[in-house]
Amino acid sequence: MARDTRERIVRVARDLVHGASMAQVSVEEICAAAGVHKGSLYHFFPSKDALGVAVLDANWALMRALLEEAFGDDVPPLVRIDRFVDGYAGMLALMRERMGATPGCPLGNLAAEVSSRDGEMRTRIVRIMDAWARYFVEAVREARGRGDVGPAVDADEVAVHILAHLQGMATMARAYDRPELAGRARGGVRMLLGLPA
Amino acid sequence: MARDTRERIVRVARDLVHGASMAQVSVEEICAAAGVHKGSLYHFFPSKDALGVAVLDANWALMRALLEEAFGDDVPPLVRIDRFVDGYAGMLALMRERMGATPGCPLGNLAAEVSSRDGEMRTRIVRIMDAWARYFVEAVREARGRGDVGPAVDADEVAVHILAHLQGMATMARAYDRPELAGRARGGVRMLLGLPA
DNA sequence: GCCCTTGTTGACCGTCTGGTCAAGAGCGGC
DNA sequence: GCCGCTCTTGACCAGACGGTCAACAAGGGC
Repeated sequence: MARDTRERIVRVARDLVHGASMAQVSVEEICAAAGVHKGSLYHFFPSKDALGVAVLDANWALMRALLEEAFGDDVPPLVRIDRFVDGYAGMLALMRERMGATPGCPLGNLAAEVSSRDGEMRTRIVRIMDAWARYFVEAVREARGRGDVGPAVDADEVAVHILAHLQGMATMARAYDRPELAGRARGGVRMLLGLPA
Repeated sequence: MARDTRERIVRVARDLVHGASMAQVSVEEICAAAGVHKGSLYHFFPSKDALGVAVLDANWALMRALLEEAFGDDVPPLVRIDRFVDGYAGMLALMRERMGATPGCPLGNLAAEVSSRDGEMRTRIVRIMDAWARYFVEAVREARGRGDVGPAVDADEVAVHILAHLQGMATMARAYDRPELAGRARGGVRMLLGLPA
């Protein structure tokens, strides 16, 4: 029951936080949902912030799983990007059904909420964003090498734009409570790559 | 001293909230910064949420001022959009100097924070986003009429993409604490319009 | 069978929070 | 000079919150 408890806490916390925010979800709420007492949570985590870091890591693990799934096979680079956008939008739609509201980007939400306070969280988020962008950088570079995108495309620059675009669309999806908005990011990403919609 | 107090409270609250979030800023903090006692604040606002609505409106007023300034004159539509992006990025940079940290989009932040809870705030945010997008829709339509952008450009669709892009870049700027990222949105917006960077 | 480590319990605490309220200023109209 | 309205004061409250703690399982190693 040891590691199982810890993982259950993080998983439950991740879901609750993704549906709302770190501040809106209380420690007791998380404990109740995980079927655990508060002291038990504090046995594994020294503070709520530390749990927040674990939640962030869990979100990154989830995102990385989506990325690996989309970028794994040997399909053309632009198809990989499209597949990821679809997976990303699919995740939002799934969460919407599970929780009754469109949640927004799990990483972007935390970034927006927490990056005003300093601390470990912020530097960690920056590193995560960098790692996330790297997937796009490599795909775009490869696409340029194949002539799928114009030779003037700056992979590093475009990667940041794609990332921002995804997060922005997720924020809009959350505000409008319309998860399909995230799916429309596909067209935006193509435009950012200099391709016709 | 009547209306002056109310306005001072809202202005101070807007600044503090823009620098952090609604949840992170306490009512007492706002009162102290405004030089006002709590009872006085609650004389004007029935609840913190109501103050939050006023803050949202103040943010929209600020954004609308930026929009009017950029979209006012008789310059070509694409120049108007560029000017707005510059003004938007300039605002972030200015706030960064005033508060020591890059704040993110004042509207997008609130949207991300509050839209999980329902209530008046959410519907109001949606209306604001719509009104904001309308500026872009009209400019893009005009640009298409003049042949500045391709005839296949869907103004409504592109407007949403532009909006999302701005918010996403602002979120990234906040996370990285690098306000100049918002300025780079200019290139992204051009790409979204199907133009060379 | 004992011990020691890891995990669990549930009562407890201080603090901060949003919010209230009765009493009092200040001030314009009459 | 009095009234009545708007605004201000500052003490106050109940509840929620993050966090603590001493005591108590559980179970594997020796």
